[in-house]
Amino acid sequence: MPDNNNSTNSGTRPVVTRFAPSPTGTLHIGGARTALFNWLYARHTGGKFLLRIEDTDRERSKPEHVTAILESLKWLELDWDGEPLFQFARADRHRAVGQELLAAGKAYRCYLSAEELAAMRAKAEAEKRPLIVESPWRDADPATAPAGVKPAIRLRTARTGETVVDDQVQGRVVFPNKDLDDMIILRSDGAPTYNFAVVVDDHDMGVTNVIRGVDHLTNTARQSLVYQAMGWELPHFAHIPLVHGADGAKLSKRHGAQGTEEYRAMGYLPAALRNYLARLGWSHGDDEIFSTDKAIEWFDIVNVGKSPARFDFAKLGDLNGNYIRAADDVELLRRIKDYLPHADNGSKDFSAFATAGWDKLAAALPSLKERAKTLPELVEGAKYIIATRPLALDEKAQKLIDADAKVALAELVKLFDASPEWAAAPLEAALRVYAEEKGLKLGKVAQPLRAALTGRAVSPPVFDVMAVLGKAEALGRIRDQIG
RNA sequence: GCUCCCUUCGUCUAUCGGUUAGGACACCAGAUUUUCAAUUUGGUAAGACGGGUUCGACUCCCGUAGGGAGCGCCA
Repeated sequence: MPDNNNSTNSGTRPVVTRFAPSPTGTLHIGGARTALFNWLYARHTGGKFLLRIEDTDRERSKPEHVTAILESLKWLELDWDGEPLFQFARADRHRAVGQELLAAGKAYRCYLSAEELAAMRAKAEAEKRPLIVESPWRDADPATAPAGVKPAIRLRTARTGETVVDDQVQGRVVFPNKDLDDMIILRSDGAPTYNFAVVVDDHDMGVTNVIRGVDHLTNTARQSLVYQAMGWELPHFAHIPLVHGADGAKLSKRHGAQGTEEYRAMGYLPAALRNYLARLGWSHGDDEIFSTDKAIEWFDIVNVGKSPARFDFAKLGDLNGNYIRAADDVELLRRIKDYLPHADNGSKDFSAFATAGWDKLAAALPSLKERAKTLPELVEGAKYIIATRPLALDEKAQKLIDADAKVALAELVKLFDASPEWAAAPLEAALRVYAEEKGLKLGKVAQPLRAALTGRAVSPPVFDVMAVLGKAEALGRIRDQIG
């Protein structure tokens, strides 16, 4: 039986998970899900969720990416424990462990040149087989080492037998040792390699549960060998399936949004995105919409599946709509203000709403949020607030205001003006009376009114619109159309 | 090419040998309605294929097909 029941960490150590992004780009949405799973598991078990920045690639690692990744995690409200650890800063420790392995005879100096390796790689490729480096230096006399050549340090691992990865998601995965060559742990310039640094760091950080994408599964086999060589206790491994695009291929640029910050700019709520991401590869019965507290309560590795999931914007949109509708108005307004600066042309809208008065937008929210799946849709629906007189009517709105409509609007202005109270209910009552007297269907009068008030044929309920706009502005807009 | 992994409605998933195979999104139709939504009622829709094992297989095993991941002195 695969070690699948061990999800709550049988040992006495409290759970420590970590998310270890490489700052060579922003936070990938798949990475966000990995972070979420680690976070959920840590919070579920009452353990710790640590952050490690894997910046050992000095060429591609950029401080602005570190900032962006942290910013995205904060936006997603995935709080980590303690300070983020920067891997590059620990190079001395990595070298020390490498030297320890060397001294113990568990690693050796390999003088294979880049050219020799390239030749081996080319040969392997030509023969259509994977590259397995059999270093001649594994058992060579150190005295024969070429002078002036800086060696790389390779781990001396068994050539026979097998290495088993007991994975909480993937089950028991067996790798024949003959397929695992002696991995380099320290480069010729002394810099640690990824697979080595990760193990040293995970061990030193006390990580008990490594939850990462399946693309790391073969790395885990190699990393296990480092744990073995050092005599360190292995963490529990859980390799979660990857997130694919709508076409089933790995999420890439052609699928559109990859970066978490793009989802922010598209107007998704962090809580909705978290809910959506949680359901990709993990489930709790038939539960679809649940609070983060519930996710924490329910989350467990045993309920993570093995097959990859396709990203579905329609479902994310539906979920987001649910969160918008359920959102508290004050909170929602805060979200809109937070979102606007991240959107295209958002700054312009931001100042326009500020000029019109945020209270107007706040007042419009109840009628607006019923009809928006995303923040930009909501903002679009609120555009009538920041429209300036005389309104520019779109084509459909223009058609609605014909000769008959103008007559009706003129009469309505008088009625509305006479309304004892400027609120949705009395205004609606006034219009209903008018329509009945004239024998007109409600839509016949309401639509031209909508066109005059918002410049469009589609909007929130007209009486809500009038209430939000206020008497002077609303009547002014109607008068503008009477001509 | 080699190694490993995956395969239930279009999509995300439930099922852990015995169900009319359930839910959600999407889609279609009806109701509601001042527009659009929302809401609500109902509907279409799935165990890749072929062999076993078993009284019984979506569930277990093998094979085939399709898909994915990995194969660096990158992470």
